[in-house]
Amino acid sequence: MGRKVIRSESTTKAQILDAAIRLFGNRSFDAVSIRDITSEAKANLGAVNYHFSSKLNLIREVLRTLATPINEARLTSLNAYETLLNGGRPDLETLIRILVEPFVRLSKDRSGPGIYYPRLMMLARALPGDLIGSYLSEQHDAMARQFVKAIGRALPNLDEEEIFWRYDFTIGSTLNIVGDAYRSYRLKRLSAGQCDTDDADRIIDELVAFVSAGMRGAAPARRKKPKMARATAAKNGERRTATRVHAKQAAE
Amino acid sequence: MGRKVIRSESTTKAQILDAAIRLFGNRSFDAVSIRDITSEAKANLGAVNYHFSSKLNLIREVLRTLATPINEARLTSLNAYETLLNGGRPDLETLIRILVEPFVRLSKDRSGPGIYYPRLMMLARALPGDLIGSYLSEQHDAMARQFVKAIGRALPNLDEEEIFWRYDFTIGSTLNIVGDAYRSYRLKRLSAGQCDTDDADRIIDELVAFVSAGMRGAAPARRKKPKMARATAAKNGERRTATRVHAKQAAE
DNA sequence: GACAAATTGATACATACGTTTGACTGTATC
DNA sequence: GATACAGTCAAACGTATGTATCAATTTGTC
Repeated sequence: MGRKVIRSESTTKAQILDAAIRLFGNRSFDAVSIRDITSEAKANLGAVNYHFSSKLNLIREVLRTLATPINEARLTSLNAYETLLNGGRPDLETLIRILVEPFVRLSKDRSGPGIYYPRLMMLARALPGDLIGSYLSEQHDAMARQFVKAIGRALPNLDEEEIFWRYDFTIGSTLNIVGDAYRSYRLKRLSAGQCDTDDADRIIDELVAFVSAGMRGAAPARRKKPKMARATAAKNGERRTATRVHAKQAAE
Repeated sequence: MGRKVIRSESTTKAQILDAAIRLFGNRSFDAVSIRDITSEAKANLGAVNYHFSSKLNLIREVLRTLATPINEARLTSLNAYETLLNGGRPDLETLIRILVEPFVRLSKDRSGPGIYYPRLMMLARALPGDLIGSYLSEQHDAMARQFVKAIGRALPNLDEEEIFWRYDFTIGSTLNIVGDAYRSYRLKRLSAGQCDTDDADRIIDELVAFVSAGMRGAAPARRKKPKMARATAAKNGERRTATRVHAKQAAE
């Protein structure tokens, strides 16, 4: 390793990643073959395995490529806001906006690869096995916990568990609305065109209004838990040898 | 067709459907082969194509089998509540509970096939192409519109568009939390065990509190839409010949 | 019990897949 | 200009897939 190798970071690798994002985002992981990708990227069939070692690894790289900037944007904004506050109580609407805006905006920007992120995210969530990888989970969890803490400071009357529930609801709402447009237009159809699901600003405003109000709602009365006997758990003895995306749930 | 054929509705067909629900729910559509299904169902390989004509059709049948009772339960409850009201203004919390409860409860009932529904639903949403089929979309849309109408009666100050947005957020929150548990336990991990995502009653209570409060929130201020020029739309010339689940987006 | 239809069963087919291999090419380093 | 090596390329391997075929068997009807 005499000197740092430049060699333009092997443009083939970048082209493959680009093509993979585009194709995976338009179809799904299983529906896109390595041949599709290398053909779209004008690369050789072997290139994927050479640069990424396997398809599963390519998928992880794709997810990482898209998820990291969003989470970083969220954290950067949150940190900036908190230093600005200088210990004061944060404004809930502002927090929600910071949480929600990067995702929505990136996913509506047709000039970048962000449009593909919602579907990939939904796929990664829907498919079994640890597709995302622990690194991304930890990255997201750290970000999430910081937001939960901040929201807790904005709503001192809610205990932390409550906020965790509502954080999850927030992510669910966001993912659902953002994954809707650009192809399916479920909500637009349902509402007979009333809801313009392409308008990023509108989506953000609606999300902020709904989620903030939801967060401020009174916590539900807690019931006693009857805590019934645990049902016999696992009864799934399924194996998979194929090289499908899902095969690896090993120890779950 | 001289007389009605009984023949116990060909138990093989039912066994295949059962096995398919279980296997698809534990893995995903592409990761489960017809051979996996017929083997699990103790049926012959040809049986799937005989009874369901194709794998894609089997998938649609699976989704229909699980979705229909939930939507019907929702509508039955809603109708019962509305006749009970006899024209009076409905209670928002009650409406949300009616909307949310059947799904949550079914998906937590380990004795039935409902546990598999969330993942299948998420998969069907994440995958491209009209996987669900127009019949199911229409069934769901009719149900949704009736709820939107009812919620509009409970919140006369919100216009319908607003309610449509928030209905979508509600579904997103529900789907996200219900698809979480039974395997991944994302929220339980994130909250360090604070949130018990197996407790159906708790989930329902949290959802009702959050969503009701969100629904009651003030509508966001509407901005002027700059309405910029439409970006050149389609640039996707991708074909698929394989028999993967997704292949058919024909005219999009 | 005979007939026809419905269902099951074993096998074959064609193909698409992820990955591997090994030769080849360009380029940086000395 | 020789050496080393990162990258590219074409071809092949082994396997898993959905579906089709057609004979065997079961079932319902008369």
